[in-house]
Amino acid sequence: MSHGHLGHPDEMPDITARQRVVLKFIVQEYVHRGRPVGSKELSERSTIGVSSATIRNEMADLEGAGLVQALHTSGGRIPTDKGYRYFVHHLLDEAELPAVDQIMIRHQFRQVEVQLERWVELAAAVLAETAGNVSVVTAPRPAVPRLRHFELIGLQPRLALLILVTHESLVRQVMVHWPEPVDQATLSRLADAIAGEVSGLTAAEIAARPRATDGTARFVLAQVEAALRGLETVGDTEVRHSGLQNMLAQPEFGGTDAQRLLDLLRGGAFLNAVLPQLAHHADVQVFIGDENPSNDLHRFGIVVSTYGIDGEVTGLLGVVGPTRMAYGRSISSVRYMARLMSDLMADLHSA
Amino acid sequence: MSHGHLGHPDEMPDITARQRVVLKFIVQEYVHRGRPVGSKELSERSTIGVSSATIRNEMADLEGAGLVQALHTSGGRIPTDKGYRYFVHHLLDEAELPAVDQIMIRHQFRQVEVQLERWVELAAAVLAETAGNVSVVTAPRPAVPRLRHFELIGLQPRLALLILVTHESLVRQVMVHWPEPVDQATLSRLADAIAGEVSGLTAAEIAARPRATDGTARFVLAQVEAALRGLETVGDTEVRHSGLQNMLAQPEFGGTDAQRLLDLLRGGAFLNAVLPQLAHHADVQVFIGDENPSNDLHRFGIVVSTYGIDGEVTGLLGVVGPTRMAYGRSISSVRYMARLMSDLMADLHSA
DNA sequence: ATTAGCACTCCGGAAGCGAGAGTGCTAATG
DNA sequence: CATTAGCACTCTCGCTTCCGGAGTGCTAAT
Repeated sequence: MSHGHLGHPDEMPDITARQRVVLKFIVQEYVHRGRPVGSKELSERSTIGVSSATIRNEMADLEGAGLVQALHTSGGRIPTDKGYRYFVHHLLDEAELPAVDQIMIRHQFRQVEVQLERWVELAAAVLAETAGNVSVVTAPRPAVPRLRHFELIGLQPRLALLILVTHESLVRQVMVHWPEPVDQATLSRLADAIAGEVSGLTAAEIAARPRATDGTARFVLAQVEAALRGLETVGDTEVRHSGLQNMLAQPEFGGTDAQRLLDLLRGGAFLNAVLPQLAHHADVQVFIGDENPSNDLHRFGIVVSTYGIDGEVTGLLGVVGPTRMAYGRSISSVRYMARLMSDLMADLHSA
Repeated sequence: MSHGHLGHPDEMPDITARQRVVLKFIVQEYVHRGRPVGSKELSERSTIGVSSATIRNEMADLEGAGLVQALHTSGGRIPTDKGYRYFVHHLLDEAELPAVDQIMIRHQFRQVEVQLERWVELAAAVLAETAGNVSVVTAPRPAVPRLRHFELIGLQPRLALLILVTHESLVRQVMVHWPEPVDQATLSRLADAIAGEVSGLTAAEIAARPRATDGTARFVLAQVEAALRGLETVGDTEVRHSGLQNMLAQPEFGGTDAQRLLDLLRGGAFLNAVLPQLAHHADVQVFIGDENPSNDLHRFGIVVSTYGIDGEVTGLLGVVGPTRMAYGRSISSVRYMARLMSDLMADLHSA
């Protein structure tokens, strides 16, 4: 039952089997109903079969171990961050995402199968839906993009569209302003002439090539290189999110918390906070409350995974919610979506 | 001072010059501070120079005309929807967007000038910022897209990327599954062979052409036509929004209203509600409270405009906020952004 | 080890209260 | 006749007070 991959490796306090049952019930019940769990409720609604007084003793122990806390003298117990952590590590019944959901999701992806640009958007929407939280997805990004193909399309005498396709099937378009007027025929000829030479190269390799003699060709190459390099820089990785409604619906997230999260997502601060934490892990990772790197995320729970093809293309995908969130369901969803997206990328890439 | 273009053409009640001053003050003050305006406050803080008792009489008249209302016996007055409408029609000092903002915006656009895909995103962000509300922008959509260029790039033996560029410089990429394996050389040859023939045509025109004899060519054409037709359908116009933080920050929009708006924006319901209203107007339009088509929008104010090139490419762009919003600033922002986006499109298109 | 019983604490909603703000009306004023 | 000072009235809002309910820890009995 121990899953070393889901997060912090800290050793957890030893507690008895019955205490584990109590903790598990508290977490599940609190996540579900949103209010603290009392000893009487637990005794009656669970199958534990001991009286509330016994539960109270167990709860006191759990509180001593720092796994639950009482907000007020008579308010029942809620899990601490550590309690959630213990739950995720040792108590979670890891189920696959229900087959119904899997089928539904695959069906939706089949609808937009031919539209690459929509995958990320759909992934975010689906993830938000199945996990019931705010989802966060970045577009797949090649580690070192290699040029597969490029094309020049004249828009105006001195303006053209440069479209490039990488080996990873990512398409990028930039506008190019020419120093002097160039017609479409010349553009096509240029593209054809150069394309073969630089196909399969990275930005760095293009830059390192012996210079082309022709001035225009050199200019084109410089543009291609710049565009390709643009794909390398993390700077423009945009975070797609979805499902904010889910979050606003949570009682504890009325106003300011939702705002704070939005601000984090917008400026890229979210990525910068989360990315460094998960470089080397392949599976789903969970950050709970104050385990989170950034102070601004202390009231949140995060479940993330990377997806893509080892060492070549990677994207990030996860859900964010209040600390009190359904980690089980989120983990299943994230894991499934990561696998699905990876498969999709692989199909594209394997050629 | 009368602006027929800003919305409903209904005749407005006749009120005295001083009542207009009072109404104007009430609207501005209420929009700014968010709480009802009393007679004493108005008498003291404005330059009107009459006593509170006089104001009270004027207010009573305004209430009789349905332009303001008192929430409670002693709560001061707030504008009614009709009051806002009168304000927007007759009382608004229409200023251009401040030069500082204009410069700042142009500067930001210059940063992403070469990246077409980012224009819409940036427009949404900027609009949310300058108007201080939720912004809503759709990507430009050609009325009848004409093919300018297309390209086939093999990803795998039986899988290729079809990239097409319309006359309006919109780029679309779809994946194409071949019935049988095709190599890149064949693809390029096919594309070259067909491109010239169908360049400049609409989907309908392509469909109407005499059939090509070659089976593969026919298949390619069918794909091109389908992709082009995909651009025609309104279905996939996605609404880009931004600035939800601004809205959450408003006291009256804590939870459910923001949720409702998000739901509207997500499903395309927003577009369906707003679009039919503004087909024939060129300038900015304003919908206030219950003037809005959809019931779900009754608590909102909407300022929208279309942008693009007459009859060829159009997009929509606007801001949504609580009924109590700064219409003046929103109108300036929307008008300016619509013009800017139109100019950008024109630059692309004029060739 | 478990549990019934009990005194204790604290939250949360209801009720009560007073200050403050704003109103409409009336009578006085220029 | 328009304006204004004065006044009695009303209503909100924030504050306190006051239980009922729920949950706890402790103790003594089983």
